[in-house]
Amino acid sequence: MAEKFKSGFAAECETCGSRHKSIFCHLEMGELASFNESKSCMSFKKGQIIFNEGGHPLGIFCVNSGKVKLSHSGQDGKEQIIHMAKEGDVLGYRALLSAEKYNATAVALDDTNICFVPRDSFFKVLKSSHGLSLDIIKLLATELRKAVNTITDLAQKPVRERTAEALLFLKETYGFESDGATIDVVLSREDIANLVGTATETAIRLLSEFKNDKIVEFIGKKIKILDMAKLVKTANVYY
Amino acid sequence: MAEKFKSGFAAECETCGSRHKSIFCHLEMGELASFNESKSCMSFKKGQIIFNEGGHPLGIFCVNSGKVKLSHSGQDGKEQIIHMAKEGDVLGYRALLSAEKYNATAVALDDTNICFVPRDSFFKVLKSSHGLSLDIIKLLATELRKAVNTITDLAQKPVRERTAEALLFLKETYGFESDGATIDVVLSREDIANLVGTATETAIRLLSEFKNDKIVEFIGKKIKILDMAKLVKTANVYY
DNA sequence: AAAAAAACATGACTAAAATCATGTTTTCGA
DNA sequence: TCGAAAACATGATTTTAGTCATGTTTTTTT
Repeated sequence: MAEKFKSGFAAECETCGSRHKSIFCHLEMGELASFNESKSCMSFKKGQIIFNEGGHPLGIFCVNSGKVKLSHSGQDGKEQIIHMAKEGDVLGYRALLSAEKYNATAVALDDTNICFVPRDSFFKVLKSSHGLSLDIIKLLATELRKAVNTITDLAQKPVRERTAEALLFLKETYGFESDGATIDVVLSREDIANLVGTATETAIRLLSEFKNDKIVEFIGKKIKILDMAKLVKTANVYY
Repeated sequence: MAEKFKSGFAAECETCGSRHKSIFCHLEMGELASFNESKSCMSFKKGQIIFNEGGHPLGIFCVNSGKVKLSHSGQDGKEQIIHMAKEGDVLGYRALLSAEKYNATAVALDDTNICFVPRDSFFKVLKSSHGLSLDIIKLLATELRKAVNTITDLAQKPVRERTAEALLFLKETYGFESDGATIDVVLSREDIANLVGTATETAIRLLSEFKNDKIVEFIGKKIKILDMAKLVKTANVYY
C-alpha cells in the first residue's frame, strides 16, 4: 500500500478530487477501483517532459495538480502550443485512442502531480463502460470544434487580435489570482508567441503595446488585465 | 417501398456500397436495418446547401456519391474550408455528438446523393453498439490530429508552401482522373484560397507561378500535376 | 557574488502577403 | 445568343509581420 504514495500526494482514484472535473466523472466505484489498482503517481518539476512527440503512448495521464503545455513541433522544430492543461485534464488519450504515436510533447509549466493509468487498464474500463465511450466522444467532438475555430482564427485574424485572444484564453483556462485580475499562469514570451503562432519579438512588441494602451500590466512574470473591455475589443471577439 | 427510391438512386443501407468506406463498416445487419427504415435519400445539385452553420443538427448525412465542402465562417463572413468530403464520408456527426449547433456549412461541389439518418435512429444504434462508439472515437481522434497539424501549418508555413500542400491534399482526397495526373475535383480559385487560408488573388498568383514553373497545368477548371516531385518539394513536406 | 545564460526589449530592415485597382475571360440566365 | 455576372488575371501599393542586430534585464549556475 505504501508504494501508492511514492510521491507523497495521491490517495485513491475513488476519492480523488480531480476526478470530478475529468472525463472520468461518471465512472462507477468498481471501474475506478480498476484504475486505482494499476495507476502510478508521478511528480514533475517545472520544465520536465511528461511525454514526447513521436513516442508510443503507454497509458493516459491524469493531471492532479499543476499546469501543462502540449506543443506540436513544426517544420524546423518550431513549437506550436496546441493545448494548455490543468487539474482534472487527461492527457495522452488522443494518441492512445487512435492507436498512433504522440503528436505532441507535454511539458510541466509548474510543479505538477500526475497519475498514470496504463493502457490496458484504461481500455479494459473503456470496453466495459459505454458511458465512458460516450463521454470521450463528447470530449473529442468538442475539442475538434475548438480546433476548427483555431484554424479559422489563424487563417483570418491578424496577430494583434490573436495575441489579445490568447490572453483571454489563458484567463479562461487558468483563471485569475485572488486580485481578480492577474492571470494565474507564468509563461515566457516565447511560449505566448508559440501559443499565438507568431515570432517571439512580435509577441513581445504587442504585449508592450497592450501595456502602453493600459490594457494590461506586468506583475513579475504574470499578466494583469487592467481593461477587460478593451482587451475583448482588441481580440475582436464577442465574448 | 417505392418511397425509398424518391431520388432514384438509393437502395438499402444493407447493400450500400458507400457503407464499407464509412464509419458504419462494422455494423451488423440488424443495426443497419434500423438505419434503413428511417433514412431518407436526397439529391443536391452543385452549389446547394446540405446544412448550415448555426443550425441544429437533426441527424447525420451519409455521402453516397458526389463531393462536398465543409466551411466555417470567420470574422467578416470569410469562409475557411475545413473539410472536403466524398463518397463514404459521414457529415454532421460532430455537432450531433457534442450536442452543439453546426459549426460549419456543407455545400455540394457536384451533384451529390446523400442519405439522411435521423438523430434518434443514429443514437439508438450508437447506444446499442459499443463497437460503433469505438470506431467513432477513432475517427474523431484522427480528425483531431489532422486539425492540430493544420494549425501548426497555418501558424508556421508560408502561403506558397500551403498552397502546394493543398493541391497534394486534394489529390489524396479525390484522386486523379484516368490520365493519372489530373486532380478529380473542380474548385474555384476562391475555394482554393479558402482552403489554404489566403486571399483569392494570392492563390491565383501562386497557381500561375506553379504553372510557369511547369509544376501544374490547367485543364479546363481542373488542375493537372505535371511534376509531383517538384510539387512535394514546394509544399516542403515529406510525402 | 560573479559569471553565464536565458529572457526581454527595441530599432532597423526585409520579405511576405493583403489590398486596391483594373482589365479580360468565362459562365450563366433571360 | 446576348448581356450580366462571376471568375480569373495581373499590376501597383500598402500593410503586416518576420528577421536580423544589438543592448538590457533577469535568472540560473558555479
